[in-house]
Amino acid sequence: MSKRAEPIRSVKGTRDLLPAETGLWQRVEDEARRILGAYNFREIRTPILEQTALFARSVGADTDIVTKEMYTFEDRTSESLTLRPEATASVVRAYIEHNLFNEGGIHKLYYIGPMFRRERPQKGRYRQFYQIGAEVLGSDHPTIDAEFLEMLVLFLGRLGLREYNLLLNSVGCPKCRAEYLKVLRQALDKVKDKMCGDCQRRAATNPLRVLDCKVETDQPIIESLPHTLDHLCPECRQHFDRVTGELQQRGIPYQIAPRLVRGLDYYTRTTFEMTSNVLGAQNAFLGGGRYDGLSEMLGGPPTPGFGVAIGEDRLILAVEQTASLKPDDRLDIYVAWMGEGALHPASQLARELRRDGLSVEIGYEPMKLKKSLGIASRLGARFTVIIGEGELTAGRFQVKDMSTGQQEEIEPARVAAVVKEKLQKG
RNA sequence: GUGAGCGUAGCUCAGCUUGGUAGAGCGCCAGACUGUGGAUCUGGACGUCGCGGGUUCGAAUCCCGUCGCUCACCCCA
Repeated sequence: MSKRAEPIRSVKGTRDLLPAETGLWQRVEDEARRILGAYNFREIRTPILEQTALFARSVGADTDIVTKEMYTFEDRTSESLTLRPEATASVVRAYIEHNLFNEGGIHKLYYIGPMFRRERPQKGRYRQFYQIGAEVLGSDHPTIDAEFLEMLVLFLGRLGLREYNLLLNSVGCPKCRAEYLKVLRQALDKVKDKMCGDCQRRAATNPLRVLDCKVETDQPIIESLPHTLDHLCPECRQHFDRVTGELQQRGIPYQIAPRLVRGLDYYTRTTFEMTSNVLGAQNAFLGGGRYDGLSEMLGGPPTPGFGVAIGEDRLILAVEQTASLKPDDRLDIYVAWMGEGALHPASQLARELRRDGLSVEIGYEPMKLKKSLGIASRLGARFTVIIGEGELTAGRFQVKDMSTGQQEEIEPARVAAVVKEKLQKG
């Protein structure tokens, strides 16, 4: 006897989504496509593999994502490639590469797919995770920001999600941000000695991050720090006021979150995040904002943009816990047959039912009826068609409603129609 | 990268403190019920106790190492 080989397992931070879960994923994605379609977004599919420089230039060379979280490697010609850690950069790259801006107007694009970041896994965080993202390119009108957020609210409603918060902020444009950073640094110089070690470090390296600190004892100090909102230039201020004004008109509740600074370099003006308290420490299940300078950073023409990335893994976590969204993955019909002579008629019936669009399972070897019904029951079949000697000679099959136990004799040609009618009613 | 908790049957877990040769529930298979499932009862199969080493007459249990998972920090979806 040879020794059992060591089983190979999935890579750390990646996971298999088994049929028990994929039904819900499909439901969520179907709802997403539906609502995005309603707002005239069109799907774009970009490669998972991109040149490393794309992310260094867009996400930011000094961000955590780029410095320590990317899956980067050299291919055989020593070109540096990276598994995308996010997709906004890819979408804008494609927009520029295919000269979509020449078509004029605005472009509304969405994508669904996996992203990769090499972080330590924890609840709601995986090395391969999925995002549903949408981008509007070609306008900086505040109505776009508001309408986009309205769409997200509608989407979450369709999923049955009610418990979440919309957090909103503006980080300004490069002009007012430079001004703000100056003020922030001055304020930090006075108080940083009293803050946690991390904040003292951030005060020097990335002062905006201090606002994001979650250490309890730092909170009063953070409250007292100047806000980006109080240091916006007149244009940015007006833009933000228009966004909040339109949100109110649309009846969308939001909270101003002066501390909400997003971790990617390309954000300008509006930033937002939605959080849920059922998610554990990683409570943000979607986030995004405006990125008016990104196109130029990537060598394209000046093109304002606005987008969201929805963390599908986290969204589904929230849906599972707070919503009653159920995938419809039950089996319509199980075909139970007895005696070798019944195999052919049973297979033929199954084929016809399937051609009619019903989901059908059939046993592949003779079984006692009792066993067949047990299998049908376990599969969640709504109906079982019973075909034995008696049925064959009578030319009528037994159709059993598995929820009531009632059954009736129906001629083979009418089974599909009868079952469909019952499914409609039930 | 740092820290903590946890790895025992297909699943959820008990047993570990006080070492004595492995258990429960659920699930699965069969029968009661030879063409009628979900309920009940009876019986059955299933374990390198994560892996390696040490201590010991004896280790799931104590010690060391290692791998894995989970949660948290950092940061983000």
